Amino acid sequence: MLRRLSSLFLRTLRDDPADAELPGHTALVRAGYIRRAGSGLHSWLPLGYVVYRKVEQIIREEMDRMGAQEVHFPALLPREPYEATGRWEEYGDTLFRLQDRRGNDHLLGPTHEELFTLLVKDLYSSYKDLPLSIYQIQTKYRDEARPRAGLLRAREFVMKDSYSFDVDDAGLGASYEQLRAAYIATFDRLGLDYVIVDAMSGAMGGSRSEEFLCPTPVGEDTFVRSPGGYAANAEAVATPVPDPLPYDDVPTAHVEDTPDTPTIATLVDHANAHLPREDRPWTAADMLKNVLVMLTYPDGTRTPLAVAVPGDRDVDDKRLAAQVEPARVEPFTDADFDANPALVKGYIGPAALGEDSASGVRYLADPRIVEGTRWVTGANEPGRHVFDLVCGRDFTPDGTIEAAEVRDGDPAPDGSGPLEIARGIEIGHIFQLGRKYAEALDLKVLDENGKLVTVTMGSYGIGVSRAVAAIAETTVDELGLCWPRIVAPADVHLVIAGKDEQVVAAAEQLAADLDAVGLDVLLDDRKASPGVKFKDAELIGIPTIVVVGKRLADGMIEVRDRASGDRDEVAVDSAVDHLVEICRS
RNA sequence: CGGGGUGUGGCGCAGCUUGGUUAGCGCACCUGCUUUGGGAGCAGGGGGCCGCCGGUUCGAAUCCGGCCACCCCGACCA
Repeated sequence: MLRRLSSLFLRTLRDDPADAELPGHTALVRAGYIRRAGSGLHSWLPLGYVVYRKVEQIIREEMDRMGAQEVHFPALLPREPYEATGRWEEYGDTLFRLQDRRGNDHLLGPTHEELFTLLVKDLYSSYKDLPLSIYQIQTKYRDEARPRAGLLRAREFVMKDSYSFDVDDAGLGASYEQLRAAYIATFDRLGLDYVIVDAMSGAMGGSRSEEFLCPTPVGEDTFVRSPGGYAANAEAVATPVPDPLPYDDVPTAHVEDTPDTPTIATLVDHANAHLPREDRPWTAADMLKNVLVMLTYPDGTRTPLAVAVPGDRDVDDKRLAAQVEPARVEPFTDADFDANPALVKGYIGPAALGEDSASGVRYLADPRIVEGTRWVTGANEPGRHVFDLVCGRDFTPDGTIEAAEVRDGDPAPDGSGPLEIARGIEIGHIFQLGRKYAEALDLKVLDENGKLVTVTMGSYGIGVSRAVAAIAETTVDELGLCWPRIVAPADVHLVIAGKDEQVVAAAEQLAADLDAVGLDVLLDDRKASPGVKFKDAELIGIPTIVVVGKRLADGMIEVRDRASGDRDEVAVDSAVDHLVEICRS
C-alpha cells in the first residue's frame, strides 16, 4: 500500500489542542489520527483508523487462535434482558437510555453479558455443546460522569468482549486459563507492557478476577507490586497479619483529659505536650482512628459501620467500597450523629462501638490491630481520650476489614518484599462470572445424567480503542508518536527532501519498489520544505523514516529509526533489500 | 454530583474591566514570485450570525439575566 501525503486526508497541527492533557492524546490529535467530536466522543481519521484496525485485527486473530468464535450483537438493546438481571437499575446514570417511537425503553450497551447469555440459551441445551467461547468487537456506550483523557475514558469506545460457557467450575477454570493465555499472547504481540494484577481479594471465594494493567504514570488505576513478583489492584491487597503481642506489662487503660483534640494531629500534639511517653514521642501510629460511614444497600437499607485504622493511615474509600459491595459508602452526617447519641464526634472509641455496644454499630478493624496492640483512642466524651487501651484485653472488634490505605513500602502479603505503588491503564480484564447471569436468565443445560444444571460463565474484555491510546501514551516522546512496527500506520515514511527532478524520480521509484515488495509506504510528496516534512514525519511516528535528498548525488539515501533517532546511509540500489530487512525482522 | 474555569474563522489566542468605525494576531488555507536538509520570505487574498435566548442602550463581542456546551480538580467509574 502506498499513501501519498499530498492527497491524504490529514492536517497536522503545530499547536497543542487546548483540551488535550496527556502527551499521547495530544500527539494523536496533532498528528491527525483522531478528532474530538463531542465530550468523550472521537472520530478516527485515516491514519488513526489504520492503527485502530491493526490493533483490532491482532486481538481478533488471538481470539480466533484460541478457538473463540466471533459474533456481533446490536449496540442498541431492548430493556427486558437488563431488567431481568437487575442491571437496568444497577447501572444507574452510566447507562445510556433511550426510547423508540412507541415509548419502549432501550439502552446503548455498556457491556453485553445479557445478550450473550440469551443467545446461548436460545441455541444450546446440552453439556455436549460446551465449553463454548464467543466474542464480539463492539462499540460500547457509557455515560461517564466525567469523560477525560481522550480515548482512555470515553463515552463511546470499542471493546472486545468475550464470554465462556461451561458446565462446571473445573471447566470455567480451564476456559479462564485459555483466555488468560490468549491475552498474554495478544498484549505481547501488540508490544504493550503489562502487569497482571489480582482484581479481587482472596477472601471473596473461588471467583478469580485479574486485570491487565499497562504501567504508566498517566494511568487511572492504582496498583501495587513487589520485587518478588506480587502484583495486585490496590483494592485487592491483603494486609499481612502481625503476630499477637504480649501485653502483661501494659498499664491498665486510663482516661485522660485531652481538650480540643478532635483530630489525630491535635491529639498527638496534646499528648506529647501534656502526657509524654516515657520511651519516645507519641506518633499518629499510636492512635486508633475510628471512622464512621453509612452503608446503603441496593434495597435501600441504611446501616452504620465503624472502621478502625491506625492513626497514621487514612481510610481508602475505594478499598472500603470494594469490601462492602454491593452496599454504597456514604459519609456519616451530623444527622446520623444526632440519631446515635452514644457516638461523640471526634472522640469515638471502641467502648461505644460494636454490635453488642450501646450504639450497636458494627465495628471492623484493620488487620494490623491484633491482640496486644496498645492504643490511644476516643473515650466517647468530648475532650477525653483513653490511653493504654489494649486490643484483646480492653476491646474486641466485630471483625477485620481491608480498608486502610496501602502505602509505598508496605509488605507484600506473600512475603515477596516491600510494595511499590504504581499507576496503570486497564487494558484487559478477565473475570470468572460464575452463575450470576445464567441464573438470572435461566441458562441451563442437561448434564450427562440428564439433569438440568446452570451454566457457569466467564467474562473477558479488552479495550480496543483504549489499547491504541495506551500504546500512544507509553511510546510517545517529545517529538511525537512512536508506533511499534506491528501497529504502525505504515512500514516506511518516505520523505522527498528536495524538488530536484532526479530526487523526485528516485523517491517515486523507491516508493513504487517498496510497494511492489509488499511494504506499506507513506510518501511525503508535498511541496513543503524539508524541515516541515521532517517534523511531520517525527510527529506521525512511523518507525522507519527514509529521506531521499541531497545525498542522492552520491547514490545514497538516509534511513532513520524513529524511536532511537539513529541514521544510516544506504545505497539507493540496495535500499529495497535493506528496508525489507528492517521491516520484516 | 460538588468546586473552579472557558466559549471570538480549521487550530492556538488577544479584545471585554472603561459599550462607539470595516473584530484583531500567530498558525493553517488560496494566488504570485523567491526559497528548499530542520516547522522559509515578500506581496496579495478567502474564511466569523463573537455559544444560544432575552434585556439595557441611539449603539453590545464588551453591561445585565437566563439557558446551553465544553474543559480542569474532586466524587464516581464491568
